[in-house]
Amino acid sequence: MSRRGIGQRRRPTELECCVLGIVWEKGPCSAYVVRKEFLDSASSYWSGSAGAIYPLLDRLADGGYLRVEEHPWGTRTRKEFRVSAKGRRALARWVGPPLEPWTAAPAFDPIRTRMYFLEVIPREERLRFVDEAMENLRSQIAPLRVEQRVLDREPSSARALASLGTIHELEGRLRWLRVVRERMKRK
Amino acid sequence: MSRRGIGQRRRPTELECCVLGIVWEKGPCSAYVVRKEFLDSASSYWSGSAGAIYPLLDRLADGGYLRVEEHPWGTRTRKEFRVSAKGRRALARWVGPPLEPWTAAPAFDPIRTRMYFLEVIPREERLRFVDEAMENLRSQIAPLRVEQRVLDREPSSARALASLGTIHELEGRLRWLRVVRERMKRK
DNA sequence: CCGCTCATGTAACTGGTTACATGATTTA
DNA sequence: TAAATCATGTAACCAGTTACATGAGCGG
Repeated sequence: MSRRGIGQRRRPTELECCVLGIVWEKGPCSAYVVRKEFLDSASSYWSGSAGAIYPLLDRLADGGYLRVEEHPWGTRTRKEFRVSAKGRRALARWVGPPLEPWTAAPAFDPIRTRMYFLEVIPREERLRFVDEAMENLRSQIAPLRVEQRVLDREPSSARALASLGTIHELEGRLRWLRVVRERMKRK
Repeated sequence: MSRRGIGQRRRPTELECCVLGIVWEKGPCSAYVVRKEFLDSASSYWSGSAGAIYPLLDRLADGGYLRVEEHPWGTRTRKEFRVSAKGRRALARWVGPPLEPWTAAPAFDPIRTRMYFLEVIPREERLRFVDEAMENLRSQIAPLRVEQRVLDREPSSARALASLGTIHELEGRLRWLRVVRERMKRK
């Protein structure tokens, strides 16, 4: 049995709202479809593990944010979820505005985190660190650019606009590392 | 009593390495000093809660990554931590290279996450969403720029180079939103 | 001496991961 | 029909947060 919904207990988490959004976007869909969305995504922030998604969808359903339709499937049942009116309202409230200020705070960047302590490694290796980071970023960006060209052709603009953000983020980091490289060589 | 160290059990987490780095940088210091570093930081990824930091330092000490010096202080004791040789090696290994590829993956950006589902809110509000996001980003950047000017004057370059990354990240997001704004108006 | 801030912790909780188990469906 | 993959779940664990408790030091 699943736990009680998220109802009065607390406000929904980022992941819960994000899942709500995916169900809203993908139309009626199963937990597996939601999971795949995370597994396919370039970001590694949420793993999209079954242990997170399956209970989460039940929780959203218990809270009245999703309606469930159960289809028999062999000895099991498949659940199809769709966003309820309440869910849609919650989703719209989450997307805002007003946008909470913390959403504009610097994110977690593991390359930057390491950069703070770059002086623990010998001077010769520091340039290599930067070059490797830039190389990794470039190999991340390349496939995203390809995908972006496809998205830009489609009518669904929000999706395209959002995913453009990942490219700009990585380009920002690349731009930063070019400055770093320059400054390191100058010294 | 504190739990066993992180020794053979598993590789240290990002937070553990980051704390290790802070202790290495700040010289011998107490848990409180480490905490303040997180509390003062612009990023909101780690809260620097006492419940995270105090046990974590004990864990690092138990694992042999830190050496502890206990100073009597009234009825209590103050602990001063410093990085051991083992800790320094672990830190250098973490900073790399080689840099694991996932470190170059897109990070978690709450503005971008919301952007994916922007179409749930009415058309008129969408531009407001973007403007508000840009405004929030600008108020984040301003104080960072001031701080950066101070850091750039100091000799400690790694710190300055790293914190420059936060500015570039936020500028990247701003650049992205300008494109978004343009595209939204064109339609 | 009172109240405020500095400082050190702990206990309970929780959201999400890892690892596993198993049924259904497709493919070789 | 065997192997691989698609799909649905659960149980145990765990890193980090929230909320609380309390001692030390200092300014009025």
